[in-house]
Amino acid sequence: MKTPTKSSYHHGDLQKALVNTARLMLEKDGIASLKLRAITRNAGVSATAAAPHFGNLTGLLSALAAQGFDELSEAMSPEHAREPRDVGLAYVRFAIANPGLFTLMFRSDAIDPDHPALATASARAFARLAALPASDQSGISPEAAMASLWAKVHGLAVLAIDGLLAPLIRHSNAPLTIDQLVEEAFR
Amino acid sequence: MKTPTKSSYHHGDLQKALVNTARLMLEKDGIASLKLRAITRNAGVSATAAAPHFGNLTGLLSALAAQGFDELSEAMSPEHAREPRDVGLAYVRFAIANPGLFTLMFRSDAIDPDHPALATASARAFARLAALPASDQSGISPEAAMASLWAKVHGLAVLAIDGLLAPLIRHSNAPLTIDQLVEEAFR
DNA sequence: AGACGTAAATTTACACTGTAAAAATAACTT
DNA sequence: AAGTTATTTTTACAGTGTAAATTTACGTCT
Repeated sequence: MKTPTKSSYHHGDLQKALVNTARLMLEKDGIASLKLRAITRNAGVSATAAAPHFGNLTGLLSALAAQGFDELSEAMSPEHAREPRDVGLAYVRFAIANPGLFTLMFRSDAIDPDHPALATASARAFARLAALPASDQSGISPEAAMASLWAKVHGLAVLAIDGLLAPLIRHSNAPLTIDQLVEEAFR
Repeated sequence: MKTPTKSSYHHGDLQKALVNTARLMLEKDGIASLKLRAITRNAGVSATAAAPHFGNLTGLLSALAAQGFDELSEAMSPEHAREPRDVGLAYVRFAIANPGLFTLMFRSDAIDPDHPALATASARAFARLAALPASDQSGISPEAAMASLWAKVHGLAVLAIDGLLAPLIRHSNAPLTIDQLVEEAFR
């Protein structure tokens, strides 16, 4: 048995070390820089050192994406986000604060949605969204209201990351922020 | 000078042939299958035959993305989409009908946003969105109204492509379609 | 304590990838 | 018809992911 608090691998805790270096590379140089050889090189280990832990590159990136969903769930948790509005704000703010990671979390050709840790982590995050009380203004179903909210918030996140919202905000006569756009979705 | 209507290359019209095969591969096997060597192989030419036309793989994919934006503009044009609602429907329907292409159009690490053809094509499509009359229900600025609409429609498109909307629609008691979700955004 | 079994990491090897440079081919122009 | 240019191929090289065999170090057990 290995002590859970302390490291017990040859390297220290290569599992976490690889995910951490991958994350640093991700936010620094973008998703395209996430090559397995580059990650292991930056972590100071051989090219195939990740295989016993993650299988292949997809496994490593899935673990990183799972960590992203965990942090997103945390940011959207009832402690940090009381009102529905706060959940939306947390969603978009997380995306803008971690553009590379957020993008990776939805890049289904780079990760494996069936990866155990990722599947449970994403399910938990989505469940938090589904728990949003449907502000049934019109006579639409709760599912429709929830899908609409999610779509709007997700769209704002994605467009903001791609830099496509900035020109609109800039050319607006009235002062405009992304937070305002999010709040508007919850009215 | 080469005649514009007829082909005048060695191969026929390699430029278009390469984009066409790339598009077929894209919708058949996904973005991950868009390797330069595989594309040229499927087109029946040597591995480096694309270089004189597109420079590198990014150039080829940018040309393909530009074609996508052209078709999207066409689908959203005043002839095909009269009311604002129709523009949103055209947007989402195009995305769902061409999931690979639509995804590529917004994958900024695989294409070059400054690529001439792509830049003009995307600008034209976005201009069509910007021309949407702001249905100023509340006292929000036209830019805010436009950004909100775009975000919601784009979010629906992206989530639908990723298969994340299907479970919601399935578990809805009241019958629910993506079209309905789009229409709801325009009210 | 010392030997064993096992997990972790490295070395080696191979089939791919993108693309630069040089050579060859076909087309157009004059 | 000859020469110039544009298009395509051949060749070459650095880099990628990962499977297989080997080495290394750890934990365990008598």
